[in-house]
Amino acid sequence: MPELPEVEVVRRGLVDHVVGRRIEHLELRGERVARRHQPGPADLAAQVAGRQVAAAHRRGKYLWLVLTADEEEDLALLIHLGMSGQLLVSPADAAEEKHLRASFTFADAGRDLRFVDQRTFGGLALSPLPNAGGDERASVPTAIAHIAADPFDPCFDAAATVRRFQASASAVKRVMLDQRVVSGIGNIYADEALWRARIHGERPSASLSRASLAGLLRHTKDVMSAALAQGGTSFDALYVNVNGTSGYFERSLEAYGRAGRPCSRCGTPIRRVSFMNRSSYFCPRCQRASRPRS
DNA sequence: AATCGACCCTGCTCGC
DNA sequence: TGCGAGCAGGGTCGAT
Repeated sequence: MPELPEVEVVRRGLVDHVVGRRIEHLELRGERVARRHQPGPADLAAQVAGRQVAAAHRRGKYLWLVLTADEEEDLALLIHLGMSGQLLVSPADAAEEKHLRASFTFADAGRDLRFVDQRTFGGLALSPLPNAGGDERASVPTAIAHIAADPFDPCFDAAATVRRFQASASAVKRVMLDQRVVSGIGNIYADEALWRARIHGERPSASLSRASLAGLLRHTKDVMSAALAQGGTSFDALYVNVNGTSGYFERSLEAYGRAGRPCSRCGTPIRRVSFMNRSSYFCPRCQRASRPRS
């Protein structure tokens, strides 16, 4: 479920509730939650135990905890929430969630951190952190080196990203969702940004002007900023993330999930079409697939 | 090299 | 009431 704004809310929750604590034990349920960690779940749990959580970072939809230990290299514990992952901060005696996949206890005997994930597309993995001691903000775990900067990253290069869009033979929405080009955008915010920019998602990316693409990227950042501002309001101290949804932002959506309801700009009913095995929502009047013929 | 569909899961809703 | 189809905001992999 979560896209960049929701993952950022989770990251902030980790900063508040987990950073600075020492992990005592990690219990993993099943193989699948650690499937991206090649040595397997037992190795992951063993390496994590006893380490201090020094920081919580994010790139796009990926989160990682920087784990430190005396005389050892820093290590990144990567967390991806997939479609349905949640991180919960729970009292140790709280009832076990139905889809609990991982549970951390801490040396301070405070509240536990739990990873709950119904659809199991999420998971945990360990990854080295390159150039430790260098610029920490630029240090991204090697396992996600292929993930591009997101629009909030100081490293994000809008002009270079526009060039990538212009060089692609694919539909512009497909490029927006390609995490190697720009990260953090998912189906909801892609549709919302396209609506704001009045661009049809199936238009060839390369057919759009540099100015249109730059505008689209600005809209993408703007809509995610607005969602983040509202997602923060739904924060509950008991949870690192409340429910994986966009908090109160759902009521602000202009296109996504609004099939048949009037476009707030022109009144034309929003259309839903199938695209990339998903759904796309758009205004057929404001967002033309091709220039109307005269 | 770039592109695109298949696939990985569980649970809910809808129509028959 | 039961049952299958379709759908859900993720990423990766293999075939072209």
